[in-house]
Amino acid sequence: MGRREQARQDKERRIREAALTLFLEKGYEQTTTKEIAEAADVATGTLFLYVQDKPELLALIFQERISAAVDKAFARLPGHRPLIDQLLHVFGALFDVYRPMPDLAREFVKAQFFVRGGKMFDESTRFRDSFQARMIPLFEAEQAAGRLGTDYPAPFVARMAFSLYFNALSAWLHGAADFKTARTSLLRSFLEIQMRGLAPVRKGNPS
Amino acid sequence: MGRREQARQDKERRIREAALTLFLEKGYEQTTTKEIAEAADVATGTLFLYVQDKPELLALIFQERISAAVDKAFARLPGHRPLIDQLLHVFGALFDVYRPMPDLAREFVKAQFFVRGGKMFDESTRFRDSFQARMIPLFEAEQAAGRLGTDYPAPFVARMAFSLYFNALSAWLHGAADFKTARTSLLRSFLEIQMRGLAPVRKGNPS
DNA sequence: GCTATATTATGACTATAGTCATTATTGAGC
DNA sequence: GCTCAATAATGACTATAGTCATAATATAGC
Repeated sequence: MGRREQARQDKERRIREAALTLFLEKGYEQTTTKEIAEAADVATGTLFLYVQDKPELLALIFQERISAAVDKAFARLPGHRPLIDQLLHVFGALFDVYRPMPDLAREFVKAQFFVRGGKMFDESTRFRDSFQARMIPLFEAEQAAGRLGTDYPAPFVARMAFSLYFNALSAWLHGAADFKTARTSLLRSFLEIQMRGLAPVRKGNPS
Repeated sequence: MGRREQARQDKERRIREAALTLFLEKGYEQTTTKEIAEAADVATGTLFLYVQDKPELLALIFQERISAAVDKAFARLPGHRPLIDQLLHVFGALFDVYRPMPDLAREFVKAQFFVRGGKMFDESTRFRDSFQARMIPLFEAEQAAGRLGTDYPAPFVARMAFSLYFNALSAWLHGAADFKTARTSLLRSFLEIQMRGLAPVRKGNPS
């Protein structure tokens, strides 16, 4: 690795750390990009060589944590437990990433959810695709085992589950539910209803 | 009504119309608040006496359409049809408000979904409360008729249904589904699964 | 109708995200 | 180790959302 690449990585780290520190200290809106640049010891313009805009600083902070959390969650998946517990295990890992910084998390989720185009969109899409690719087999296995109906394809079921997770998360981020309620009872209820609604039709039960 | 109030209403209308025209013509981001102020024939500062910030111009545009659509939808509710058709009727009316202006709708939904405090938050909250208040009786009636289980309270069921609507709407606004697919099949599938998951436990069927 | 007070309108101004022409640094080829 | 092309850094600058002290206007009391 040449000096170029080394310097680049070092600058990115400094920017990421400066952004996180200042965001936590003063809040996202109250922190200016100039302050971050100064704290990271780079010029204003340099900051925008590393991120396209301010929201992308949030991506810089969250993306690696989320990736790591998801990898770990799937590595430690309780495969012997019922599907719903596996789902709660994975989605719960995402909740735990956001838990220590709810205000930043809200800004991040907002930015992520509505991005259109740009680097952030690509990363977001890539993450979602890879996440779905790991979720789908869980549902397929459940279908194969006859514990889940086959009226709806596994990818559809996975997307709906993610939607329910997103709604539970949003309830917390909005203050409509506290963390524990959203992460456990709300999310669990949503998924229980979904799983029950997708249960296979009983043998000998018409239609 | 004195000259004050008359002038106020007239200015608000001019601002609303100017904002809509320009947003549709050039897009939300590409339209500056100064352009809107000029088109509405008021000073820059005046604009911000009528709205707190740029996103609130979207609220000005959508809120009355949404209110009217919801009132009409409930007035013409097909009460004799199955619950799911009633739900599709109401949520479909919301879809139809957004249909003619998907780009603006996306901006509006983004702004609404994540507001914290301010006039827009209050209006948004008030709308949601009144909307929920009209939805809840539909579910209560269904429970009373024994067609819906009582494990989960009606307000919870209503909130989950709204979440599912929101996800179907988002799928369209993101381009993950076209309008018709989102409004009919996606939304219907979501609600069907939910209703099936909430079906009452059959008599003589343990637990 | 006149004055005093409250309300509303104004636009120059401020704050800040993001740009871009200029300058500095790196590394490859010799 | 020198030259030069490619890449990266810089910070003055631009664009625009939103503010606020000042000016204009409406209403109430007399």
